[in-house]
Amino acid sequence: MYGEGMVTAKSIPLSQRPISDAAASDLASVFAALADPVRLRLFDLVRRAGDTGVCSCDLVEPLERSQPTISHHLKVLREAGLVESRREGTWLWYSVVPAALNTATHFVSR
Amino acid sequence: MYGEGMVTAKSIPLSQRPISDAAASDLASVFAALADPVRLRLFDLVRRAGDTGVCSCDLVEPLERSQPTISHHLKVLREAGLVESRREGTWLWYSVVPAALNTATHFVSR
DNA sequence: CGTCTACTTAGATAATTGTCAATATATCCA
DNA sequence: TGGATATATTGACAATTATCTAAGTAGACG
Repeated sequence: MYGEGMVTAKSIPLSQRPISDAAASDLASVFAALADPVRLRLFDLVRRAGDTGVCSCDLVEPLERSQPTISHHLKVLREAGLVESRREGTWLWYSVVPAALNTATHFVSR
Repeated sequence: MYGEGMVTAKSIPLSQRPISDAAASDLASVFAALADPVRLRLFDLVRRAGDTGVCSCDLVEPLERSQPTISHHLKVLREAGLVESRREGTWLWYSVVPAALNTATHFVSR
């Protein structure tokens, strides 16, 4: 049973404090944005396009999803702070937000 | 409309091939394992415990979830290849699988 | 103003997921 | 063998999500 005063293995010294709940939620939302195969490939394509960015009209065909589905995934990536868009006439050009993956990189690299 | 033969911005040169569907699914499953705040903190605690590892009995209280919930999340982390466990009597000690985050690290670090 | 094109929003649906209480399994020890 | 403790599984439920079609908005241009 897991009650008060139970004996446990007490295996963690915790000289350093563990990650906070808030920090964990922030980081988890970044990972969640990358946790879908379509969205991961989407982000990969946008990143490959560099500073110029890529028109979202060129992202529909390679990912074999409907245009609204791509639009939805781009919105998720945008709201996660991973990509940004600028308008060029009727087109939207997407590019990676620099340093968007900084905390994620820091976490996975110890 | 998005039909055949449409004119697009053709913004990606694709001298390098984009990530494959299979690779994206593999990577996405790793990110999915880290996409939950509780699981992220869980992984963080396990990793802090180093080679010795941590008894799962010590993971229930700090995460404020029921024992079955922690058990479930540990299973997800295990099946994602991020952690492993060894039995010590009635206890299970969890530790991080070395190099489990290698591909994820490579992806987020460009 | 209309019309074309690029994109977004709405609504629906099937599938997945995080959580818990209850129950089951496993290991140790007297 | 039987009781105590640690962990896993089951079953249920609410919430989220990935996807589509259909319809809406917005900019360019004649």
